[in-house]
Amino acid sequence: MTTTSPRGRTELLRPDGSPVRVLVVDDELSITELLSMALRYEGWQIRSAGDGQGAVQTAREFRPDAVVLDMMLPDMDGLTVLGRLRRELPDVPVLFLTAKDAVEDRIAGLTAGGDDYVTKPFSLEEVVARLRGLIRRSGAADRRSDSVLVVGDLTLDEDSHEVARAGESIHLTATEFELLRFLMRNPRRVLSKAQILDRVWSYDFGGQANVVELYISYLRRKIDAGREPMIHTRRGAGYLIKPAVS
Amino acid sequence: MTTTSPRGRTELLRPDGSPVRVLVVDDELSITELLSMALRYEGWQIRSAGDGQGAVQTAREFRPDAVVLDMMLPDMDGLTVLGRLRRELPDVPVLFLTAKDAVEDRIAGLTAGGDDYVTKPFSLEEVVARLRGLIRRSGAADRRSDSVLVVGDLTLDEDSHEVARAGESIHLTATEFELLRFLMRNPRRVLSKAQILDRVWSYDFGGQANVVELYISYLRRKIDAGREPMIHTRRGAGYLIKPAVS
DNA sequence: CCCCAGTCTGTGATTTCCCTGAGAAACGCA
DNA sequence: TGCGTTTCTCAGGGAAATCACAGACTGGGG
Repeated sequence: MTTTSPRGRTELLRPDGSPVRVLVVDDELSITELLSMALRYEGWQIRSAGDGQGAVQTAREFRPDAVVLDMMLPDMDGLTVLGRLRRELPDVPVLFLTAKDAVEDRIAGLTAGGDDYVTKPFSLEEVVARLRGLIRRSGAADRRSDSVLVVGDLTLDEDSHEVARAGESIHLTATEFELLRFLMRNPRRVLSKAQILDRVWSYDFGGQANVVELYISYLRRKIDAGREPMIHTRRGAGYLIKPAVS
Repeated sequence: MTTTSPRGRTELLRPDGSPVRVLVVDDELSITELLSMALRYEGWQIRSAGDGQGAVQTAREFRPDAVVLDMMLPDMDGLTVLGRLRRELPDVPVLFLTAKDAVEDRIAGLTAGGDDYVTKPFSLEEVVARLRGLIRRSGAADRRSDSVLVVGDLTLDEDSHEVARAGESIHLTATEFELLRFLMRNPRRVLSKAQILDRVWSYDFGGQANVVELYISYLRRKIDAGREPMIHTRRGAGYLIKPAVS
């Protein structure tokens, strides 16, 4: 089931109408804090654990609809934690967090069962999007919630990563895609450059704030080129997207 | 829930009808005093603290609905304070105060959890507006309170920053927008130039008082142009806004 | 009716913010 | 390893916003 929150955003709910539950497992406090804050903002109920032991325990009584699991925990090997979690919750989807240079093929084997993974450092948009996908496909939330965002004649498919304006397909790079997704998930709302940086760029990004301007400029060339513009600047405030006719 | 106060203003209330509670944390006494006065004027209940230690203690027993937190405190790093506050009050929204040039070396995720920030020197209208937004979205206040101000056929949306008169969209600059918001939040009431300067311009503004006249003039061109005027001068007293027909 | 404090607004200087081209560095894939 | 793609920095140009200044205007008291 989907419903419209007070923020005007569409959020996932379980079939019985209660909020989705997510368990976050990471040994770095800053990561669990960051993820908890962001996922709570999605309207979900969050618990966190700092090691494998705690993860299994919390999973038993919290019974989450999804788990975010760092593969590098101090007390147990990631695979062991996964096994014990599966004993408690056989069907729960898991989003793995792994270091960039970690053994990719080991993870690839794990995700065959419908799970997914993101590499550190990640962007919050990426984590949220993948979690939404996992929860949607697991059936914990209503399936009618679909994966296509629509603003005016612009469409973005979160599953296939296809973007089109007025039926015409548009190729975007990964960063452009995430930026556009964030804009389209908040239509008609002014988003500041700080908000965009916090959601779309990875949490350790230390660069110039004008990357946002740069990528807005790239998006305009591809989305608005020669058409009625949909991406608007609010000088001193930020950017927003809205249907061209309005 | 919203209700109409004796002053004729619409104010936020908690679902049980009690006033919203806000904790203000800053080590400069002049700032906490300034903010406390302005926020009390909104009908909110205010406590203040001068360091991280005091902030955590006060939060524990006061249980505020929102926190205004200076990132530069004498005894603790801003993030440490935040962490301890979160342990006491996991879902409380935080409005960060930061120096203008400190935004560059910002901490990732400041706004990602739905929190927000303003840079010093700020204007009181800006702080109040952002706090209202945070409280509204956090669900601490009744959800029916929405983000659109209406006076006659003039509307102002605080989320999308859109202004329209008689359905016709009007573009305003940031300062014009804040001035109009202040007027519209106090309809039919005379506001002196001093009051306007104190609320809409930042607290360290040292310029000529006639900027107010100038910006009233800008607003009239955009809002009243060729229409029945809504912005009126009370010679020797100040300005007020009211519906055109009356 | 005149005067003057108070108000309005045109002009332009300054500052701030935004856009975008060019190129360097990192990445990913064959 | 090599090549095309993507990401990002840097810097210049330009547009918009802000504000000071000064002269024009106005309304109300004398």
